[in-house]
Parts: sequence; C-alpha cells; structure tokens
Amino acid sequence: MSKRVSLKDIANKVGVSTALVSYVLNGLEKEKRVGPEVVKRIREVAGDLNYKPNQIARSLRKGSTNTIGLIVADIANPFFGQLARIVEDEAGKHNYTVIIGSSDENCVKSASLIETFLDRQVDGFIIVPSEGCNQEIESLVNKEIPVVLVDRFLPELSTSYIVLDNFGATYEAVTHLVAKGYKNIALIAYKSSLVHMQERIRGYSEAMKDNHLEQAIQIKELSYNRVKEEIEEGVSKLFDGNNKPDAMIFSTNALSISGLYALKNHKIRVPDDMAIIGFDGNEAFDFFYSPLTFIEQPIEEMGKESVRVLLDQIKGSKENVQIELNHRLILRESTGG
Amino acid sequence: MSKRVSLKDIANKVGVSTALVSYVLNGLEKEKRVGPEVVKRIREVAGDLNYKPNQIARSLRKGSTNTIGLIVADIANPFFGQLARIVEDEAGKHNYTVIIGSSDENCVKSASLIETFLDRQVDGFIIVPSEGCNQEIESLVNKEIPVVLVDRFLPELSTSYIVLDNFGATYEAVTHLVAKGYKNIALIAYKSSLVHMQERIRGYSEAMKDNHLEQAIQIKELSYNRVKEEIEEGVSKLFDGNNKPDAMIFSTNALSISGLYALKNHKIRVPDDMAIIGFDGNEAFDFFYSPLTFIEQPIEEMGKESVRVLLDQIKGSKENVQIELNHRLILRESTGG
DNA sequence: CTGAAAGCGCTTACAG
DNA sequence: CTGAAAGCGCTTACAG
Repeated sequence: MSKRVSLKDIANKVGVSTALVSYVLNGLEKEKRVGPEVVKRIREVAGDLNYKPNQIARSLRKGSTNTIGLIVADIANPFFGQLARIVEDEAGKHNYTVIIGSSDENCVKSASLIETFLDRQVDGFIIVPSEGCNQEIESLVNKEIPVVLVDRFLPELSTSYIVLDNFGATYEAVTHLVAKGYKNIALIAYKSSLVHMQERIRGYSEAMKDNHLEQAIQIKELSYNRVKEEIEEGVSKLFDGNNKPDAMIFSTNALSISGLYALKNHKIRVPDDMAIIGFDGNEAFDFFYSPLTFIEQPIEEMGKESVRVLLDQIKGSKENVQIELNHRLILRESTGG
Repeated sequence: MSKRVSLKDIANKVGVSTALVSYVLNGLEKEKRVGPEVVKRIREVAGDLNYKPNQIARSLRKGSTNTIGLIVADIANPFFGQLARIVEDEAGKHNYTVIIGSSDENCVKSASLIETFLDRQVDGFIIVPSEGCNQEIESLVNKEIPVVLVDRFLPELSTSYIVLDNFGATYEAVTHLVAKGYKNIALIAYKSSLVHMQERIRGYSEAMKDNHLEQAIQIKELSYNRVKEEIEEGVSKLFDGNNKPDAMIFSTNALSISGLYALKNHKIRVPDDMAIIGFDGNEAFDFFYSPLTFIEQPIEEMGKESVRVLLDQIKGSKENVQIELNHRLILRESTGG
C-alpha cells in the first residue's frame, strides 16, 4: 500500500514546519502570518501530492470525530431504513458520518452498541430506545454526551426527543372508525412499557371511552420476538370470542404486516368482515386487495429534526428540545373508502 | 463532560508506566514480564476506574480502525437494508464497525463517499458499484485497499465480488413462463451498462432464442431516476404495440414494485391478461391480489460472504474471490400458480 | 528480561 | 507577528 501523504511530506518539500502547512490548509493563515508566495506553494504541493488529511489523527487531537452513532431497532425494517437514510443525508450535509447499529429492541445489544460507539468517540447519539435501557441512556446524559431520542422517549429521563403524537394518532384512528359505524374496535399492540406504545394504547382507550365504547375495548399485546406466532393466535381468539371485533387498528408497521398475513390466512374479508387501520406507509398496504387506511408518520421531518437538534447539542446547546410531530390519517378502502 | 479515563490515569495510580498497563490490559504480559500482584493491581484499578480504551488513539497508532465502509445504492431500499443488516451483524461478530453510505446509483456521490471513508481510514470497503465509477474503485485497488464488490461487479477490474447468477435467474424465469404457455414475454430493465443488468438481459434474450421466440423479444430499459414516469409510459406502449406481451419479467425489486403500481393503474389482470415475475422477495408481492412468482436472492449468504471475503483481504489475503450465488425461482399465482 | 521513549498525524497554546 | 514544541491516547521496537 503506497504510504499516505502527510502534513510532514508537504512541509519537507516546501521547507516549512508542519504547523504552518496545517494553518494554511485549514484557511487560518490570516494572510499576514505568512507570505502569499509560501501559501501558494503549500497549496500547490498539497495538490500535487494529493494530500488528504487523516481524520483519525485530527479526531484524536481535536477530541471530536464528526461522527454520529445511530441506534435503531432494525435497519432492515423499512421504517428505520428510511429514517437512517434521512439521518445519513442530513448528517452528511454538515460533514458528519453516521455509524448505525440495530438493537433488535434488546437492551443488552443496545448497551453493547452504545459502548462500541463510545469507544469510537462518537460526538453524539440518535437512539431509538429499547425497553428497560434507561440506565445506559441515563449514563450518556450524565456524562453530558449529546443524545437525541427518536420515535420514542423515556419519560423518566430529561433528554431531547422527536416523536409522533402517538396519542392523537390512535385517537383519530378510532374516531374515524366510529364515524364509519364500527363499534367493536380492537387494538393490536406490543407488550411494552415504552411510552410510544403506551400512548398509542391510551389514545385508543380514551377515544373508545369518549365514544362510550369502553365495554368494547380489546387490546392484544404481543411479544416483539414472537409476533408471528402470537398474532395468528390473537386473531383466532378475537374471532372466537364473544364480542368479535368489526375493526382492528395495528399500532406499528411490523404489526400491520404480520396482521395482514394473519387476516389473509384466516380468509377474513376487509372491510366487510373487518375494517383495518395500519401504521406507517408501506407498499404492501397499497397492494392488499383492500388498500389500507393508515397512520402516516412524517419520517423525513423526524430524521431531519433529530439531526438538527443533535448537532445543536454537539455545538454546545444545553437545552433539551422535545418535539411531537403530527401524524396524518390516510383514508382508503380498508375502512370503507 | 467528565474526562475519560486514560492509560496514564491507571499508570499513575498503580505507579507503573503506561506501557506496562497497555501490555497487561491487552493480555500481552507474557506473565513473566511482570509480577502477578502488579498484573492484578492493574486489572483492579482499570476496573475501578471503568477504563475504556480510546479506539481513535489505538487506530492512529496501529494504522487500522476495525471499520468497514459499506456503500449501497440506497439504504432505504429493503434489499439494501437487509443486506446492510447482515453486514452489520457479521462485521460485529469480528469486532468491526460499519459505516454506511447511499450512492443513489450516482457516481459523484459514490466517489465522495469513498473519499470520506478513506479519510476516516476504513480498513476496507464493501461496495455496490454504480455505473461508470470504475475509476474510483480502480484507485482503491491500486492503493491495495481491500474491497469487495457486491450485487454487481466491474468486469474490467480484477476485484473480489459476490453476485447472483443473474444470467441463470432470468433464463429460468423465461423457461418457466414458456413452460406455462406464455410466448410474448417482455423484460423490464434499467438502462445500464452494469454487468448484473446486462446479464439479466442476456439471460432473458438467450432463453427467448433457445425457445425460438426471438421475434417476441421486447426489452424496456428505464432510467433509474425516472422509473415512475417511464414505467407508466412503457406499460402503455407495450399494450398499444402490435405484439402485446402476455407476460413480463421485472429485473429488480424496485422495478417490480413500480411495475405493480402501473399494472394496477392500467387495470391489467394478472395472470389472465398478463403473467408477472418479480425480483427479490417483498411483502408487497405477497399481498398483490395475484401473489407474485419471483426470483429470490440469497441476501444473507451474499452479506455474510462479502464480509468474510473482505476480512480475509484485510488480514492480508491477496487472492481475489469471485462468487456467483444461486437464485431460486419461487412459483406462485402470478404465473398461473 | 524490563520499561522508558518514540511515534502514529494532526492542531494550537505559547514561548520567543 | 511567527513557528517550533507539546500533546491527544495509545502501541511496540528497542535500548539498557
């Protein structure tokens, strides 16, 4: 491997110190400090030698790496893939690089990713927090390492975060179904104490109560790691029960997809046997024979804002910015057109 | 921010040199070199102080970063998201971190990502090469920087790569359609000189010829940046033409999805008006009213192999490993069940 | 056998 | 005003 060109190589060739080369190449010569012909010569030689600064050395010296650590639940999940793409683009505009890790909603993996990224001296974190990982994130906060939570937040912790108006999203979903004449509305959720899930559940429950449907409340809470098995079971049970639902709301993208497979297997007709509302956009929603009404999240805004807020913190802002973004309910055939 | 603990802090506390601490903590004390009580004490203090090595300093010193640069077309595309996830997991097992960039099939962006990653001293690259970027990748090869191409390769360059048997994939797709009685089979492709696309086109063409259907060959080549517009146009034209196709093969995941939207808009009935074969698995394929027959790629193997081959190169192997993985044709209703 | 000293490639406080 | 020297936090060749 041909050795990389360093500041020293340029300095030797021009006959000045590396310090001066560094000043010039970083545009800090302040003109007066050095003759214009030397500046020109340094630039020339740097160009000829195709000099590229070694960011690792610079990072060590400056104590910052221009790197953001992004931890999502699973980069293969389209919602997080899209989010990661926005983060990548936004960070890139500001000369930051992103390293990405998938936690699988698992606390041990999250902790290990945080540690790895910390060892690599990331300047800040954007994290989709998993259940029960408060401690790991709290320790970042205590160390005053910039961190922005996204998609969910931890109410016990005082951090910046960007989330959806989860309560409003499911509340509106119920309201829409009620307006369409549905009454036995079930919610499919994850078994999770995380606030985004609790808020989606609360939005559903409150809306049901406000519509005097509390006796029809049915919530199926599934385990993240056993969704496929449990959703089949859950759908069967809902249908064998006494108050068979006439509508279902899925509270995440992945649950929606799994739910659609279950409905397909059970040959349940949408919206005749049952109306359906999904979460997040998804191509599969469009090609389901009865295109899905769904709760749309502003992923782009979510990604952009999280980068913006994080960079502010990296630049020194001590303010916690807590943003709730608005959903949009996209109406289609699965709730009666 | 509480200052990080460094080797020096431990050394001071124990009363030895940082060198010794480094040896001990890296398990290189060779026992004899230092008394067991000192080893114990160093380990103790490191634990008490919660010492974490600074990887940036280590990287600068060692000249390697344990970081892989992964460049895909678009991390938000599920195919690349899944690939990235495999790469992340495999790399993690070997203590490597992955930085990801999306090129949008654009040469300028690819070049800029390569440069950024190079400045950050990645130990090697896994790249989905874009059209016309031979020069950038060639320069990596010339600098003897480990690089593995994935999904596609550049025949002019001698590098390692992991790709699909693209020729075989479309060849079998045609064969299957012919066996089902279809004759006017069209191919929807990208306008691209990249070898994976050319091979898919060649597989289609050869299979058509081998089945004496050369007069029915119809290939629509679309621009990556204008797929949505052009596919509508393309589908319309195919249907207005003299030899209206009775079957279509889509040659990528994204083309398949766009194609399904077009078919839906044009109210073309699958498989009665037209049989369809998609590329890659996709949830949307399952929920299309006529579930799609598709060419399945072994994404997991592709990701694992690319990491394995890259790490071999990083460890010094000079051998170029060129692997063609087998597709599987998954038969479903869109080609007649 | 042992451990202090040099050095990776930068940046910038500070001595002259 | 100028630029040499110190130092970021490690690792390891090498002098003793």
